[in-house]
Amino acid sequence: MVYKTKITVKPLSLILSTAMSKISYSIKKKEGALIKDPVMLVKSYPKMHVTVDCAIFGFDDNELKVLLIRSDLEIYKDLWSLLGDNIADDEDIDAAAYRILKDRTGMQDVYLEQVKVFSKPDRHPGGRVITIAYCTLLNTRHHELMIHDNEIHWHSFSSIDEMAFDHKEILLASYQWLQKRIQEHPLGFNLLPEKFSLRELQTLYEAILGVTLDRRNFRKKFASMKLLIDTNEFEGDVPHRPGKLYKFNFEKYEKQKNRWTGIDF
Amino acid sequence: MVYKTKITVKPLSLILSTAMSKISYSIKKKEGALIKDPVMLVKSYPKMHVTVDCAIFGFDDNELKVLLIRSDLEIYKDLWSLLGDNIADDEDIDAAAYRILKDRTGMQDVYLEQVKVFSKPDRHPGGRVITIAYCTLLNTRHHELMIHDNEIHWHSFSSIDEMAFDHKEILLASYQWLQKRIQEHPLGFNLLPEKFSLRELQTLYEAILGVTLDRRNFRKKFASMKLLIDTNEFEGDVPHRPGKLYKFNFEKYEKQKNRWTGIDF
DNA sequence: TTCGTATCGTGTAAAGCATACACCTTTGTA
DNA sequence: TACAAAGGTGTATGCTTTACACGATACGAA
Repeated sequence: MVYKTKITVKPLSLILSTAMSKISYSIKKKEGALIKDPVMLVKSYPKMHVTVDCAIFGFDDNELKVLLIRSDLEIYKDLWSLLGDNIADDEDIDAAAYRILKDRTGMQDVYLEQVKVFSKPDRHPGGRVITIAYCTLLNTRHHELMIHDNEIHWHSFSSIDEMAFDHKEILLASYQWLQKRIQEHPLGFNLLPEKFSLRELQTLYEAILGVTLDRRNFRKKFASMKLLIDTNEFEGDVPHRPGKLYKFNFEKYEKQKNRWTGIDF
Repeated sequence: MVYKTKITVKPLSLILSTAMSKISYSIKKKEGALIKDPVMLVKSYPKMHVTVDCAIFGFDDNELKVLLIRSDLEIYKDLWSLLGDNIADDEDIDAAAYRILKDRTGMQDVYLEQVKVFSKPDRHPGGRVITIAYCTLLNTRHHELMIHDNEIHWHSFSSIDEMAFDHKEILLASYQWLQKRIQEHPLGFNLLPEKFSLRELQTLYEAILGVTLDRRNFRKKFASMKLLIDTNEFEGDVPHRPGKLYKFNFEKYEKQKNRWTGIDF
């Protein structure tokens, strides 16, 4: 079938730059003079609050899921939010995202990538806070949720309605990012158990891309990639003929990913 | 020829999350209690310096160019850096990027998109500063450089060696981002004059993608898109047979970009 | 004026890839 | 034992991509 991700690109838009004068380099006095003390320079810069928010996707029960917690702000009472936190003074932002994941799910070796910065001045009711959105994919079975005081839960992605802050917008951007990335790289395997049937794999792609795919062509495509290892084991617990279980050949993919050109459904 | 962008994806890597305890929400006292004052909560968060850096690409003389200024820090004497600035307290970050562009090049209606956040704690010698990288594309002929006290210059991309801060890394990330985006969307037209020959267009794609393309197939591909308007004018000032000049049909593209599936070289 | 050089402009055949499509097999359950 | 549910497989068709060459046009130099 004809299908490709449709990514909306920012138009060549007339975003009005707020009328304001230059605010930086005020420490610099003379034309052409070099600044000797970078620390003084940086101290003259304004500071702002920065957080990380993670859209944590899982796949279970043939559905795309997202891990959310209840907001602990009274004005967002009964609304859900992404998992987020501040960034420590000497912490790389990727490291902050990994830390959040580890604290909340116990998982360490996880797919994680930056999506986008969200910076509307009024996005947080407590003042100006910019946030860096991350997308992560994990197998819902392979971790233990760390239940803190906020209820942490897997939510069916399609059932999510209103959210706290601008987190609905962040979640949608992360989902579009995921739709695109899963066709560029074989990320889906991060959402599945180590051994999976081809039906599970296809259901995953169908759920994320929102399409239905022809079973024979889907199998042909993955067969031609030669990145699946046949385990010679079979599914159990299914009320029908069990399918074969496969593993993804991560090592082989790592070796040849320079030549990788994407999966095109 | 067989060619597709090769994007390096972040490996499922073992980035060690810095061992540290949770730092936020320290204002929250009781289990399950809701926070009434978001302003107090946000005030308890740490703050950091945030800047924007723009990788401004142009195309001239059959070459990809980048707009750079001399660093005004003594420790980076004689090194070049991207155009950047702080973000004002109530300024959206996209708006800050547009402002920088307008201040330095006088251009307002320009292609601009976020690339990535760079956040290594030691990336700035003056202290912890995170920066949000933007990529912009503009026609080198259509703007007036605002010469401030730093020399601002177009540099041939391929000739750039060392740069101030981590700007080389940012520039490379922006270039890879550009290589990928130019195959997903017809961005190249932002780098060309309004009217251009097919050879100029092909040279642009070849320069950005770093490949050579078959001329007949290239023309066939663009002809089949039906997004070029034949102006019935011809190049002048060329020491050979002049080619026809075309315009890009932006309106038609806007209408059908939902169905756009990319250009594949 | 002529020749050399650089680019313009064009078409086709072959290979490869994506698509559409159906039947028998295997397992579990009633 | 028969039914329900999914497993597993191949082929023909059309579309897309690729590889490839030659005459025409304009300019500049001799």
